[in-house]
Amino acid sequence: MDPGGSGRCRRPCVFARETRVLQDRPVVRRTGWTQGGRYSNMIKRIIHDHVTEALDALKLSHDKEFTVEVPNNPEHGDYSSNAAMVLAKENKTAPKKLAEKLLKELVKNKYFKSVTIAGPGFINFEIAPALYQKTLWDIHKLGAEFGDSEYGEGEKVLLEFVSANPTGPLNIVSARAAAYGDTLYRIMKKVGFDPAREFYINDAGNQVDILAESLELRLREIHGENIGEFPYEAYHGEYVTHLAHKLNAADGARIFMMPEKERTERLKEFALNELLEMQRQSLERFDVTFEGWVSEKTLRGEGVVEEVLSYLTEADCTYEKEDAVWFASTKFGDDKDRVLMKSDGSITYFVPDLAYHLTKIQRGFTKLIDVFGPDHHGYVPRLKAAFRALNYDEDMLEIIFLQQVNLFESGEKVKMSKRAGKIVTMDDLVNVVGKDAARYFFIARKANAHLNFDLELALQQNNDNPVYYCQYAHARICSILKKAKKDKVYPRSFKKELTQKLTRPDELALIQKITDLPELLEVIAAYREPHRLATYTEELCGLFHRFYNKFQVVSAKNKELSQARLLLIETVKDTLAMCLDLMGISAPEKM
RNA sequence: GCGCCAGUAGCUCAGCUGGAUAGAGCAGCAGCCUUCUAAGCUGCGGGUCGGGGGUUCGAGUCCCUUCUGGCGUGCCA
Repeated sequence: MDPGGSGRCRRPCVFARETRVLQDRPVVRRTGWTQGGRYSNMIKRIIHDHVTEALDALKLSHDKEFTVEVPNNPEHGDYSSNAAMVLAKENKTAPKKLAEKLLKELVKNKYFKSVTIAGPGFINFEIAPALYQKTLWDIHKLGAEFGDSEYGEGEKVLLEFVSANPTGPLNIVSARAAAYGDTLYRIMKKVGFDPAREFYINDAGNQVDILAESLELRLREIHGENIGEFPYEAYHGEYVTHLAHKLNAADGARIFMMPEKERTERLKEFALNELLEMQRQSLERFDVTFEGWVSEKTLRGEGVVEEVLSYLTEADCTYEKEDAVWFASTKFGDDKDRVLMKSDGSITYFVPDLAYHLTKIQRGFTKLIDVFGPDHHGYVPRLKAAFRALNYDEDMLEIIFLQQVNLFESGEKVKMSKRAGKIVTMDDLVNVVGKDAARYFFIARKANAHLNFDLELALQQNNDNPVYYCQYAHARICSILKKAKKDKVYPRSFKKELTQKLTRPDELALIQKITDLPELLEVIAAYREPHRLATYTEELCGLFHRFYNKFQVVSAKNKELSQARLLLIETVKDTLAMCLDLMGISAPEKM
């Protein structure tokens, strides 16, 4: 093969060749704001709007942006704004003086129980129940659209995750990747990105050859042949023997009469189809599906490998050494140069994978997110280097590393080896703890933290899993609603005036918590941190369980209050169901 | 050696991207079911945020350094 040859243009170009300008794009766009420059948090938005109105009424300028935040210290009110401090300069007024002017306007508002000035010019707001009540009603009206946003501006994002070798059952790290990637996908979609999930099938490398050899040995074993000691390099897992039996049932001894090349192809094809189907089913049981499954083998057949090689050569960053073709990736920030074509003329994993990434760009994706296992971080610099060499914006490529999962049994770390067939599979895990608990367990931890998983704990004390805490809250609410309907307390439709009955701190705290969700979802999408949804869900449930223990909802004596609380808990239930759904976890009506 | 990630309560982990008094769940102790699900709630105990410097009005969060653990550093994928 001649990567620098002139054959490049004989076939149609797979990739666009226009030069891309490297651009400085912010890694994270501003969160918490919708496109119109308004807060996605409804209460913050109202406060922000009122401050703006006050500024206008006082004919004060407000070119610079000011914020509304929830102060950490509750003594500083429910919400706090830095408007006076930010706008002091452009109005040529001292911050405190400006704050005092604003204060006079703001105290007129029925939504604020108190407005005070603190510190260097913070304006602190204590919120009147009326604002919480109005907000609850607005959320109720939004229904399933609550939390929807245009934050992502329809950006096409490709999420690649799992992408395991199709040489065996999926392991625990794949399960973690599946839970992480799928949840991130769901949340990004909710906040206005245009994401797609993709699984890259490494069905063309060395590992597949070894798989075929392993299968052939097991097949010969079935036919009574003495195969001697099973090679160390081969796949030792029991599933290979199962596959051999299945293949034997289909082909019998016929396969041994095929020419060697044909037989190898048959073995490969059979094993890959079976194992890929097995992986697909494991993922489906985990409620994870993919918009795309891209085969390395297919990709190679499309000529993209040669094309990528020629581009790199054209960019003058390849050379030959020791009969191999190298990529001078050190020119672009890598530690060492990388082999593209081995001395035996075959291609390294890197080339088709790079080609695959370029097809993503070709298909119109502007953000390529790869979720990798911990053992791949050395691989990133060469991918980034290739992007730079080919003049693509390397910031389009974003790699997220999931740290490893350590399994513990009886306090001892379980050592796993795919080669040796010692492996706890994704299916094992789902069988033991169930889909919901497993997904929750993986989602609830941030990506780049190691994860210790005690199998016995999961097996014996699975009620300790916080997922039940959340699902239980949902089931409890369903139970109350059922009782309300049975007692004929549940109204045909809720009336807005009912919300005025909600004045207790526990009730208002629930409303406030619900209003946090839309902004949180944007933050999660922006920072790729789905674990924060798990934390949020637990907090929401905690508030509900406390409320539940304190107050009776259904009461024939006070029907209006009952109905107001029914509206509240139904909104909690819908919010909860939404959170659980975003995590791919079921929301049971009873437990 | 170099690079990446992590180190927060006995254990597993959060900590809103620099804010005021560091949180939750398990585990331990003490309470709460004739009322909508006790897989729940309430209270108590538990911490030199690995160590040391620095930046800042302010650091678990940022910078430097050091220790410990994991991973990477193949013409494997």
